[in-house]
Amino acid sequence: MSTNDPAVPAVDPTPTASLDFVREIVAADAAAGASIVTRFPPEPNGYLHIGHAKAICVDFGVAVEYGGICNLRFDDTNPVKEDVEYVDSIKADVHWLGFDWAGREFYASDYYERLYQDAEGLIRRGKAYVDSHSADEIRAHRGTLTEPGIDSPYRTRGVDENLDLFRRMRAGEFADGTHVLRAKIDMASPNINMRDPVLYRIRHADHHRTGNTWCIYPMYDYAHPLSDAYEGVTHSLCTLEYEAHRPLYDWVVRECEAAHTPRQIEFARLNLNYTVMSKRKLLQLVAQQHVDGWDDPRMPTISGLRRRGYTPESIRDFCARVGVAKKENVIDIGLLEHCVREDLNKRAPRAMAVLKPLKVVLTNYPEGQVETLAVVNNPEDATAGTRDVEFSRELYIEQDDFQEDPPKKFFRLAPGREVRLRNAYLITCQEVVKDASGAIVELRCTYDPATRGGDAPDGRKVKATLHWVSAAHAVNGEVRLYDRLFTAENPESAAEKSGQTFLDLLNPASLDVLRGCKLEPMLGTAPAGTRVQFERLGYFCADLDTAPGAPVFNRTVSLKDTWAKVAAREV
RNA sequence: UGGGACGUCGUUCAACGGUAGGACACCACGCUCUGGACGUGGUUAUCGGGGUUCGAAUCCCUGCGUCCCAGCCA
Repeated sequence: MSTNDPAVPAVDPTPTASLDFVREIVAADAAAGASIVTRFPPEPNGYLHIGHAKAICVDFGVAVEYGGICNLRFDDTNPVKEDVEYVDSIKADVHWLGFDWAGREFYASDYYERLYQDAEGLIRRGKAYVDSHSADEIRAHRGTLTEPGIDSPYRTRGVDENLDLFRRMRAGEFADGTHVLRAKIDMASPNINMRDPVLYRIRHADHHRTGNTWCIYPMYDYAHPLSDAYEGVTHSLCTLEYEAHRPLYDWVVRECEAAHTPRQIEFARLNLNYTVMSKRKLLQLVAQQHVDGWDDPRMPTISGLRRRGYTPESIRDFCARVGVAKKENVIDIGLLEHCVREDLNKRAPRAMAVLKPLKVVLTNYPEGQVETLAVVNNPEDATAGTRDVEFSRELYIEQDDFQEDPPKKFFRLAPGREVRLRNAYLITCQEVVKDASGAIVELRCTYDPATRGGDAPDGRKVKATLHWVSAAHAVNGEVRLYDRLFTAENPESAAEKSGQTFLDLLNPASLDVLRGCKLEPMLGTAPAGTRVQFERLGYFCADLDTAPGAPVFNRTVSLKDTWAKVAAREV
């Protein structure tokens, strides 16, 4: 069986026929002789999600396709929000996805001293000043979208005073919020990001890597372009919301007289329907226990998808299919599901599992007899071989596979009707046994001994094939069925329109735990991470909670279900 | 309202002045010991209005719509 180990499949280094706009740029630069350096720059303040997977595939993918390298750089410039737990999870997730940063693991915090020195350089050249306004005062002076800002009275401080103040900021002489270092650009710029943006702020806080050696921390807009420059990044790929920051990015690189000039290129982030993607909201789901942790299989996090049973290959395929462009997009979750199905169809061995058992007694089958049937492990993979499955007089089938009064398009078992038990025999339902309340508790059927293996020698056909499991041999297990986490395609906007919060739109049926499921014996000892197709039901993955003899499986995704569609239409 | 960006099938990505194409979804049919997979066929799109051109999704003008920016977050 295939498992969840981080075995890393090779990434296809061949670019696709028609290049996206980012690759067009990179290809042209590479053709002109540039050696390509990109970077994936997460802030360690949360777990990675499927949106990051797209960024990772682009950042690392572009690098490998053009013979370059991609750095993993943690943008850890805000100590109050960041934590090592997150850096560890991020590294694990990137690696699991199949990418390797070859030891090029960097941190913005590695550059604190250098960044500081460059800031002093800015001050010396009259390009930055210490502003002693409060945050409120700075905001009040910034102007609005339509009105220009007003110069701070501290804007004209001399170089020596600025240098002295900045050094004392570093030395810890001032309380949080009393001073900031600002770039001296243009308070009247129509681009608000250029109205003397803050470069450094005072934060007497421990940093997860530098401890208490610093009490001033650089802002993203200052640290990011310089980190790129220091690392020799050629193409700094990021999402659309940074487009308006690009003039500032370029300003910082230029005014700090960096030895290398990286280029920022923005593309549209990935959005998925029926979920939320912002780190803040995901954190909220975890903190308020609406889900069972960052790796809850309903979460769009990489760790959640992994626990759910998604393969790294399917996620990479998904990212390749959604493409790279500048248009805002919302991808249908169905595409992600299609990608796992396609991958798992070829790779996942089959097994039989009955989720909602209905007992079947074969009245003409000898009591105490057990037959061993050879069953194909994966019809899509000839190398997968066969396994032995026990068959006996008492079996379980799926409750959904029987109807006493079947509608016209229902092909499965019904009174008097003959169907095939997968890989076993043709059986005919003779009698329905009910309890006092009228509920169906057992079916009494006959089997045709001449149909062993599932084929009728007289060539007669049946319209349905059911999965089953031998009652005496089955192992009891728990199966967790997942559905979309939210009931609205776009939980944020739907909540806004109806005056609710996104939490009000959580799908109450997103998790359905089934106990007393009857599983084929081999499933009782499958290690966590084992992926398998339960025939006719879907792809499942042994959960972290699984234990020998007490298996727990997560449904990764159901099989496409034409009958469900037909049945829904009839209603 | 200032600035920046974006508008192509239901969704998403292509077409780079020369037949609007792929994928997912959807519909029909075929095949099938998984109502799965697979195969075949099909429906549906260039935001509006002007212009340039033999020819415009593509270039120009104009209108409309959507998104982003007023953190000492990233």
